[in-house]
Amino acid sequence: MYTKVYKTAVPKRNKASIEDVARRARVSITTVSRVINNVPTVSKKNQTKVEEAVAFLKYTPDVNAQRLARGLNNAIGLVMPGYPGIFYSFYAVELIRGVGHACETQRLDMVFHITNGYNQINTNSVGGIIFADIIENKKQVEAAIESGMPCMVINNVVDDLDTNFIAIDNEEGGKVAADYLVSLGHTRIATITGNIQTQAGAQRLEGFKRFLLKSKIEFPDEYVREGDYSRRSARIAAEKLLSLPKPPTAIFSASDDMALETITVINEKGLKVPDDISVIGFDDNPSSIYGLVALTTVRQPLFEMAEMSVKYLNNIILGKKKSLVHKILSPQLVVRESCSGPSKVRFSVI
Amino acid sequence: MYTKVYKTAVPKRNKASIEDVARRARVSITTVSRVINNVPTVSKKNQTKVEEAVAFLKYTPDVNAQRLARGLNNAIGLVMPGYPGIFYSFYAVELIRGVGHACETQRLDMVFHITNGYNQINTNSVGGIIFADIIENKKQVEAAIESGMPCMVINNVVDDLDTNFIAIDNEEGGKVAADYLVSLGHTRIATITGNIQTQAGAQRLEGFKRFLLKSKIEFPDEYVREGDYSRRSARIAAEKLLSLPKPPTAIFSASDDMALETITVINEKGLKVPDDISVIGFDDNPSSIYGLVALTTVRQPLFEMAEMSVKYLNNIILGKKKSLVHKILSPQLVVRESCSGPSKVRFSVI
DNA sequence: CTGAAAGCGCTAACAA
DNA sequence: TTGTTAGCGCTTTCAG
Repeated sequence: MYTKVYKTAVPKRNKASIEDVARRARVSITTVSRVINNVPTVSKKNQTKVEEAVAFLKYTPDVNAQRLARGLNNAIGLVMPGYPGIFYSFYAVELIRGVGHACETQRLDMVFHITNGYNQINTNSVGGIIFADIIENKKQVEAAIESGMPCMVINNVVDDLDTNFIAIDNEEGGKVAADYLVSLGHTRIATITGNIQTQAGAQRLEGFKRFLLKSKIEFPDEYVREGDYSRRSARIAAEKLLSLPKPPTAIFSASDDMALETITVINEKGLKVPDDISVIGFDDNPSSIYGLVALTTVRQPLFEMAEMSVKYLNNIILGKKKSLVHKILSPQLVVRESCSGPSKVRFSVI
Repeated sequence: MYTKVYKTAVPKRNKASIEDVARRARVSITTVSRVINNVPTVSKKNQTKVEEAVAFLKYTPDVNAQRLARGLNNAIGLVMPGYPGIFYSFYAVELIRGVGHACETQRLDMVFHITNGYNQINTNSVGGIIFADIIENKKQVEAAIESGMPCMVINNVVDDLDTNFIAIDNEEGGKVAADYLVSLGHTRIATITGNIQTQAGAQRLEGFKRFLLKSKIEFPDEYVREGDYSRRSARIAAEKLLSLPKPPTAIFSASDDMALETITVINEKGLKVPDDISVIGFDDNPSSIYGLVALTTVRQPLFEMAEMSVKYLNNIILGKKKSLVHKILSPQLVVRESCSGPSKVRFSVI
């Protein structure tokens, strides 16, 4: 359980302590503490004296001592599933950015953790944990919750665990994509899914499929190709789709990265988007504007979701928020250039 | 300086403390401490008693108390420049993975920080800082060093600061790319650079250019297009390059992502890689194997560099390493399919 | 091999 | 408005 023998003899950096400041300012430690914590009941005179001493000594409070004394960790953990498809994605980066930004504005340390789902996560140096999706690591979430650690799950509606979550309405997202493609007149509509292990991947597919069925549109199995959010998987899937005897006239790729790769593959076959095949993505990744055709996509507010998650989590940690947080954010259609009606010509071309 | 008024009344989670364990095991606190720190001088009997109590109470040591008592932070900071080009790159993700992995094996917290170059970074909750490149944030590095914080700069040879660094020999990398292209017989060779603000970007270009000059190969200004590691910048640059009256027969893109986008643009123009134009990248991003043509590239050991940086940094923090660490890692040519000799036909085609 | 006791640097009643 | 004092939970001398 504990593998390392503790060694002594550590070079101690000699920082000024609160006591040094107090001595120099000729006030009590308490007064210094008050000043650095902006407690209002300090006389102007002492305030100044302390501030001068702080500046002179280049004093900064010892975070560990503060945390110990306060019984509170101004740090939150962000744990991210380590499997490549999700980790090398726009999703991951946006989440990191969003959480990082929110942490900064709230003066929280963000301790970042990549998990394989099995390692035990150090639940001790943080006041709460944000799980960036659950994928093969439900055990960890359960363990954290059970230990009393405030938790927040992102991108996942967790019904079976008594915890907080903020997610995107992915079923709605899939529906939006299908709806748009159908409204354009397509009847041969395929999808390259996200990782089906993720709720997002599964639900996007579910909403998509459901709308198609409702619209009485045939949706054969070979029109569903499983991807994992990576460009590589999208390439493989797109190639399969295009080599079908009866290829689709429209493809919904469950992430913009995958949609971009889909378009690339389509172009490589000598076909054009959207003239020959329409492609719609998911994310609203800024980089999807700059290709040959600007990508039509379903926007999901990742950055905002990430920011919200730390705000809510922090309020939970501080006890300001008692009830569970269950938020579901809506995705939104963003129409650009990569979709149009199915071309008549196309049928004779292939 | 301190903006938030400290608030009291925080809900304290009641975790078992070392005292609880001691009481239950009927030994002293010291003995418990010895057990959890694997100090050998504990009798088998007491060892067992303590372990049972630990298990029963689900005790885990309070990290903050440990850090305070030890005067040592088992946490390191990773600060990453926030500008999109670098942040949304393979480089960034590999670094995060590498540092994360090394931290995990060394039982270190990794506190992650995205910087705009101006904000002050919280230097207090970590025992050392890794700067993932220096770009517009030299001030921060200087401040950290001056405060006595152990620092490690990645991907940057810092001559003017008295600190540790591990970098790639980017000039050599540029040279390797140029050398290969020249050896293939190319004479019209262009490059899409990385962000020139980064040392890596500048030096890759420098080494590339220098070899070309040495080889008496003409290298006009319009054959140098500045990118910023993003696909978007590569697209713009590639389009310019291809619309030149005398377009290049080979292109060195300073990252694999950019090389992939370069290839995409080339294909969009109806040209083939490598038949019409050769493309060489930089990174050895695994995803560059799966395109229409497998990418020839210059491999840089990012993950290893990241891992090394935390190992060295940790040794510095622990006082095991006294002298400065100045390491320079070598890049390596990886030949795949995206480069060949210049086609004779091509000249008549364009 | 064990334990008492003195901190580590800070916060927060409580009294003044 | 200020200071005294008792912790926060752990490590580590030092004496047994």
